[in-house]
Amino acid sequence: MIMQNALDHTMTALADPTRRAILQRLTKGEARVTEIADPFDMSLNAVSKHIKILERAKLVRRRRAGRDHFLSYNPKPLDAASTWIEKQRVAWNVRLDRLEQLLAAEDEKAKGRKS
Amino acid sequence: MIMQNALDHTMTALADPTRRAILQRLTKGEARVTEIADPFDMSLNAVSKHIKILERAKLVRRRRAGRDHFLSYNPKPLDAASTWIEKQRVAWNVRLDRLEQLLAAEDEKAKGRKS
DNA sequence: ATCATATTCAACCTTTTGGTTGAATATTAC
DNA sequence: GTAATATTCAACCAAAAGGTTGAATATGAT
Repeated sequence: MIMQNALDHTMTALADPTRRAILQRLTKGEARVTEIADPFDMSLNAVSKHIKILERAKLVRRRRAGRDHFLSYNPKPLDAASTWIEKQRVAWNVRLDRLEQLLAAEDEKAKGRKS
Repeated sequence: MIMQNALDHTMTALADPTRRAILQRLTKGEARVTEIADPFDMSLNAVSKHIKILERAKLVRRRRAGRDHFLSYNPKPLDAASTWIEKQRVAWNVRLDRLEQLLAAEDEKAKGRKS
């Protein structure tokens, strides 16, 4: 079975510029599918598909009101994405620190040999 | 012409768990292609392709030393990814703040009517 | 009831992704 | 030199992404 985890879905959703633009639009509040599709130079159907990918990632929620579907933004999944990236940064900095320590230690040894 | 921007490449690279694992490995320091491929249950060629996608995103750099290719981690492109996410958060909070203000103003009006 | 609007579903197409295997290339070891 | 090692390149394949068009569905307006 092919298992897709939440982070995969989130990152995949964020990888496309149209979807990022849709998200950005939704930070300003709810909007219907047609409203969201309007600024884009592609079919309504194409946008509808992008929305589905955003929903799969749970970045977007849908509230039906008659024939209108109101989409809203859910920032929650961004936490995991942000956390992952920050962890990378920390891991990298830990490594740089260790390298610095090592170099400092080498310097000390060199000094010892000199005196 | 299909234009892919840096953020697209970064997010696409991060969307796959194998590639995220490779990056994580590289925070601990340089490694050869074979070393990187070793823990994964897939062909060396498959890993080689993943590395190419990481290189396209400039998250990984390559240093050739004879027949060995040493890969190293470049955290720089993560900045843009992180910044994008943070901007979303800010935009969202701005909106929440405005909603709160609005509700507070409504309360004031209600009070006014009462007294 | 009819017509228009909002949206999805289905079928199709092309490109990209993620994987495979087998051959080519370059370097190192003997 | 010959053999082993490290890596890519090329061809192939299946599945997913990103788009299209046309039909179906559901709701709202007249």
